[in-house]
Amino acid sequence: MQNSAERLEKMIHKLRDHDHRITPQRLAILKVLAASEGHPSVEQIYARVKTDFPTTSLATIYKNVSLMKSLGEVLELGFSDDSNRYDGNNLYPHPHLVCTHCKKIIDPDLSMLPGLTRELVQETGFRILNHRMDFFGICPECQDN
Amino acid sequence: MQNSAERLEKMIHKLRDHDHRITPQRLAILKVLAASEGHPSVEQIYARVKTDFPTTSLATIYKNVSLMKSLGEVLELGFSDDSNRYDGNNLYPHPHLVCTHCKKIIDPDLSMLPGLTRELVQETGFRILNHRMDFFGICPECQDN
DNA sequence: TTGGCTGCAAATATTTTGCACTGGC
DNA sequence: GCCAGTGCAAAATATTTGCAGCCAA
Repeated sequence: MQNSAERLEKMIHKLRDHDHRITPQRLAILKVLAASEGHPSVEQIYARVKTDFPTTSLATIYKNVSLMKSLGEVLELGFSDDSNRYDGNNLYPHPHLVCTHCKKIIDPDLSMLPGLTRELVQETGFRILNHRMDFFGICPECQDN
Repeated sequence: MQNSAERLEKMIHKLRDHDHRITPQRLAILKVLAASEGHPSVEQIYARVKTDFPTTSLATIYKNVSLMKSLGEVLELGFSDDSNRYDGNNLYPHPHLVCTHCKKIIDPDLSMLPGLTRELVQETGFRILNHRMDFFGICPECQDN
């Protein structure tokens, strides 16, 4: 997790390095991705960008998220039940904790995770390159309803 | 992982207990789910059922998989890159260890997993209902190539 | 100036739903 | 015989693509 202005800078540089243009709509999308508050879906990015650029189309969001994904500047969280969610702030695999009621997604700290991976390596001999770890449940707020 | 005939029996009982009928198409779908070889997708179940019942429709597969899901007799794996995959043989969430080279999938034992879940509950106050945990890497055999 | 980008619409893919008919019980 | 289940088609959802006009570089 880093500061969102830094992430934005890095994204812009990456685009320039690959000869992509910085349009106002693209910049607005980048800003949402750089912050990635609540791990936005395409639809949520769309809604936020629309407040500044009302004529923006969903296709533009898809195209830009896709582009950033292909440049390795966005992590696709791989949730299929809903529409997909994205993280442009934390590019490395990390556990997610999803409230199935209010759809909020938290990034928990799990001190035991490195130990778990170590156990897995010792048991199987695999070289682990990547993982996906998501827990689903009800958050404290939604438990009161 | 249990024997597929036992699973089939249990599924049929569950259906009867809930006043659902055992139609030939439904039985054919149950058999595929009870075996769950290769973690079939809806499309794959459809293909297999069609060899015995060529008039079967995709909607019927969806309806039945949905029904068994709601009865807690199939696990939706949530591999979102493709279409969804199902496991009617091992009903409880379990980690997958996928070799990205030879595509083999192992179900590892992780003694630290319950502790990890406990840590998560203590840290966040969530009521955990489910999880999804998949590791991707290279298996020992493929590391020699 | 110009080719990449946007925005609209149409296409595609996946899953769900409506409804008349069929067949398990 | 009753009504849940099936199969067809149409609808809903999510994402991609084609293309004319626009604008960042």
